Amino acid sequence: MGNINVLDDVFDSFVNRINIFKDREVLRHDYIPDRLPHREDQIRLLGERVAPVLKDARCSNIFIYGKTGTGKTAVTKYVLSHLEAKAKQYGAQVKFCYINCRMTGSEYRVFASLSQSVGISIPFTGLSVEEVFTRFRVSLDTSRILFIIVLDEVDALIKEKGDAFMYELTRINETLTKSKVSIIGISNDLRLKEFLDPRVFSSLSEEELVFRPYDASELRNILLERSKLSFQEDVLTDSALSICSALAAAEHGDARRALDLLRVAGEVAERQEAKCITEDHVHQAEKHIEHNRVVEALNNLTLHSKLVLLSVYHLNKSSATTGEIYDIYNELCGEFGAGLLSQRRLGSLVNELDSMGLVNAKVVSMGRYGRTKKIRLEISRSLIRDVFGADIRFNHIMDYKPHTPQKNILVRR
DNA sequence: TGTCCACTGGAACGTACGGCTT
DNA sequence: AAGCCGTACGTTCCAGTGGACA
Repeated sequence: MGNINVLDDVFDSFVNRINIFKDREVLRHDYIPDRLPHREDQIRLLGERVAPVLKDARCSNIFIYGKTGTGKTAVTKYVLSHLEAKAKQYGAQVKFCYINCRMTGSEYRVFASLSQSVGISIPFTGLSVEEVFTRFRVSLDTSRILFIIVLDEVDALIKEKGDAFMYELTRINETLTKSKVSIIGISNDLRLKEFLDPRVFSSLSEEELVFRPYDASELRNILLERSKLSFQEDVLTDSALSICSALAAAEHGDARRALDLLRVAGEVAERQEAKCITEDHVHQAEKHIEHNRVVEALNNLTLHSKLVLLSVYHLNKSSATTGEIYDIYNELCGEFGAGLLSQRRLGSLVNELDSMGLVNAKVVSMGRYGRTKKIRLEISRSLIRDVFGADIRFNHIMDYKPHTPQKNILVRR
């Protein structure tokens, strides 16, 4: 009974609430607006570079550099979808395929998605990479098109798996007779050159495009433009807008971050039934985003990563060494009834936790006393208690008192 | 100045799994 | 059914190392 009443209130107040949003989709970062402010040059340049395909000529391979949230992906998708539309108008057989290499994860899967976009389905495992590549090539050639391959975040894949697949791709035109391929590589890392075979690099960078980070006033314009589409009129205060732009500008001009902040600030305001979005809502949004990020990261950890993190938690020192952590981890595994991993493996898990920002791990040398990682928690202990405490499986090791005698290596005379 | 600690982190390899081709 | 494939996750092995100490 009581529950129903409460729920009734929730729904009623949601429906009767003053609307902050007109269309919140506009603030999602995969939304591509009709206008991309401050990227007119890049749009024009990229447009000029790909235009030859309208006259049935292969366009140059292009390499695009820029940090996250500088509009690389948006501009590329924007230009290419307009190109496709234009090609239809002129009767040119143009098609593009967008692949995010970091999401896709491996060269096998990159070739698999390429195959998919030329109309053949590839099982998610079972075939050799060569086989997938061959099928893609054959199917592509028979479809008689100008094919533009966009490899977003290609640096992630190259750093992890090397550039052999890129080499194959850059040479694919030599074996095609009826279709032609151009490649647009997008990289967040400006030093990608160092990871690439010079031959691959030179054929990939027939043309280069660099996206500079947005500054605060540019971000402000971007947000202003989007906010007109996403929010009801007079909802967004000037100060909220400014603080969003300033915060994102401080983080290397990341427009994605700015849009996230604005969206979440809107949601916070909405929940508080405020009439407008204030500076304070933005600050709350900032905390909210970070909190969610961490909670999600914690929940998605594997069992052993959780146990490693709990070991750091239980050791409760300003900085622990790998060996100390491993001892506690050993105990926790026993307590939990889990088989334990090697110390080598634990080292890798710690590095993963470090790159997620959950712990801080720094390699230090203690001279005579060896060389190890100093590890400390980067998130609050109470948050760990909250998240892991909610999991029944962890209940009994949350208040576990480690009994490993502390190896007090600092005792000396 | 050299020694030597407590690791680090690269590399090769193992295993389980789901799934392909023939 | 046999034999191969990619992926995820792990192990084993081991050369390499920054710097306090003797």
